[in-house]
Amino acid sequence: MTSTEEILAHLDEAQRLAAQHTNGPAMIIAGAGSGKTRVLTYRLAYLIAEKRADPFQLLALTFTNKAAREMKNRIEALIGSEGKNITLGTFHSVFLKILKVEGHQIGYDNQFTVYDDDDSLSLVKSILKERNIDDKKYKPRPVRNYISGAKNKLVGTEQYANQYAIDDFTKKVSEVYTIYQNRLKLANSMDFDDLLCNTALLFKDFPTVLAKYQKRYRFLMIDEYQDTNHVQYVITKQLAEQNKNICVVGDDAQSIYSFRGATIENILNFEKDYPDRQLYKLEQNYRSTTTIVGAANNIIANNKHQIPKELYTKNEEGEPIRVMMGQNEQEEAFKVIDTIREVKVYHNFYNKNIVILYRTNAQSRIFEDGLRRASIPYKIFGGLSFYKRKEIKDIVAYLRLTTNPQDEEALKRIINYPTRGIGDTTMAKLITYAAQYQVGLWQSLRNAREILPRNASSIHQFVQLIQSFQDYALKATAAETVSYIAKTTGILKELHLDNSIEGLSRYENVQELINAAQEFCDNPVQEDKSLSAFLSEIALFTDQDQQIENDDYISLMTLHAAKGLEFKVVFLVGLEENLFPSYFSVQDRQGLEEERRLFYVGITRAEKLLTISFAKNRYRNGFLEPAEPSRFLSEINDEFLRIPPTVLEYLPQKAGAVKYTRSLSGTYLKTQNQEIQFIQREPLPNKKLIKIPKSTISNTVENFNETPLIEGVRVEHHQFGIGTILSVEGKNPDLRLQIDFASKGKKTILLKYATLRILN
DNA sequence: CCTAGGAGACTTTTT
DNA sequence: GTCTCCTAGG
Repeated sequence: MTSTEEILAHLDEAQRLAAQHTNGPAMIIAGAGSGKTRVLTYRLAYLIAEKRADPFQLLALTFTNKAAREMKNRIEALIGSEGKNITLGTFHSVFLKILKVEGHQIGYDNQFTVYDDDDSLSLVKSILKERNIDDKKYKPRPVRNYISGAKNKLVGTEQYANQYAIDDFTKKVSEVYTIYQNRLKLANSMDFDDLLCNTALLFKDFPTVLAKYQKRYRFLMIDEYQDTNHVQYVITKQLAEQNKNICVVGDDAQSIYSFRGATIENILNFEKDYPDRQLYKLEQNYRSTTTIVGAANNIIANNKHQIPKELYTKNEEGEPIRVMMGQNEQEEAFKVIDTIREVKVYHNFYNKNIVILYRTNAQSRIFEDGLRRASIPYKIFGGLSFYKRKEIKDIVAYLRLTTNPQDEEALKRIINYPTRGIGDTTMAKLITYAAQYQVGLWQSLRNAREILPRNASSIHQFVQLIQSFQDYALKATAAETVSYIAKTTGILKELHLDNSIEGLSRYENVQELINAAQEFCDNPVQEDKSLSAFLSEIALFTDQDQQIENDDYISLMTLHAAKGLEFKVVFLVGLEENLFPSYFSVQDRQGLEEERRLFYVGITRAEKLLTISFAKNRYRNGFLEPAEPSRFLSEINDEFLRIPPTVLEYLPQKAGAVKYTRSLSGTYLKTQNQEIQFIQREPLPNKKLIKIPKSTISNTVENFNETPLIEGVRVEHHQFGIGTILSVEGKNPDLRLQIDFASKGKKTILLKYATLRILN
């Protein structure tokens, strides 16, 4: 056990004051890179070391699993195994556990399952279909988002019908919302929003339950408070009511989740709820250079809606922020990758020190292709997560149905997988029956003999199969059950027989799921090793949970995914109007301010080097469109920027920035004292030796700057093979090439959709 | 019941 | 261009 002095020795003055706060409400405004997580963990350690609290009385809520895991590791490193007794997790996971215990109070069987996003969307779709609602006019996604928005504001179905159903759209939403909630209840399931709403309702309607948790959790700590939504606010207020020991930590400048219902008002209004709250500000940045911190301050100063503070640092000045421009997105990517090589040579950075950040996931592909061509290892964060893969969802659906046969989305997913002759027609009859007699789908399966005398045997077999799984699960651990189900259903075998690369990877994924269950069961902390407990554990896993491994690769991720991370070298790409700031956000001040905070988050990820890039033209929805440099560029003071002359022509207002030029063999840099440095460029690998997998080529014309597309040039097309250009017609967006392919003959190809490699 | 092929959407961010 | 959903035909 670490002593109090040792704990506090690692903190600066402002951090120490915050960490030593014990009783009463407190708000810690922690600027980017100011050691927020450190203060949080040290405060928890301090409370324990000073015997102010028993670890069991501490509840720390985070926004992501990753943040929770990190805090858990740090606290255990600090105070040892006692740290395990702190309740530390995401809002969703902590309240899921509480609902598993208390759910019966509000009418849920404790074997309830959790609908993920796909399930909830699929449920909305089936409701629209059943009610004959035109899904062109009332698209499932917006309808679902409206429902989710209502839930996040704790607006129930009745209140929604009375107060919010004011036009055609909201009236339909109201209709679907009511059915949606009924169906969730009937399926003994909760969606993500319910995990929070039902907790709030539980606490509101059952004061004794609330009192129990108020008594248990005497100290409350909430991370990323700026990202909490209304329900989360209500729950924390309920829990803190008795002891008022609520400590929230956040940075209003980094609030980037309002689209999901997060409201910055929670942080701005904290003092209204707790007038005697202590305010601590952490303003010293330990992460970035003076240049980067300065630019970040420039940016955020343009926002009106914020708590006054000024980030400062005692770090070195560092290099100016580099601004780069590409003629189009391909060239932008090319230049970024070129600069990556240069940076690695000149500054001795590893790949793992480098991140490419973009606004939308769609922007990742072009960098992915470029990095692959350049043979630089990379990893994309935020793609299809493990638990969203088809083969995993299939197995998980069996697991869910086994613990909760009422789970209709799980049932629909696998009733005919593997194929057992129960098709759409059969299902339609079963659904009609279920609706007619107000029973669940599972009950109608059990009554199959009276509904479909001819088809009953296959349905009966399915029911028996699931029942056999239930019997098995009663006596076995989660790991054994997962393995048993994967084998008995034949899914494992089917994937094993598939010899394609994808088949192999699917097989491995299922094996990985079995491993995950084994790990879950082997964890000594885990007392409940049942299938149901395992399902609760994995229900809230997301792609954000990918561990950053020790391998040396470049990271690619969205700006949102980058929150809380730091990298020595950051590339912020696609700085164009209508892309960043996003087209959807520039309409109103609030939206724009959130985009600006996103930019602020991006800038403050960088420790040493920051590069910002944009393209003059970009493909949008299949069309090449001219792009305008982002307004955010002009919000950074010139003194922090270094811009090449060619780019300056496009940014005349940035004439005060440092200029730099490039030559073919390297880059000339003007340093602060006006010396010229020459940086030798790393020799480029021979591109022709790099094999590009067919499926991964996108519409890229390699070397397009060096070799013009003219008659006689030899090119390679990913489908048609090698050919020679016969003629070129039309102008850029609609440039047409007539090509004579060796194997397929003459073809006319639209360049913007083509995938060509110039062969020379 | 399954598959190939066409139509249409797609691009803001996710616990 | 790519992905997903839907349809028609096997």
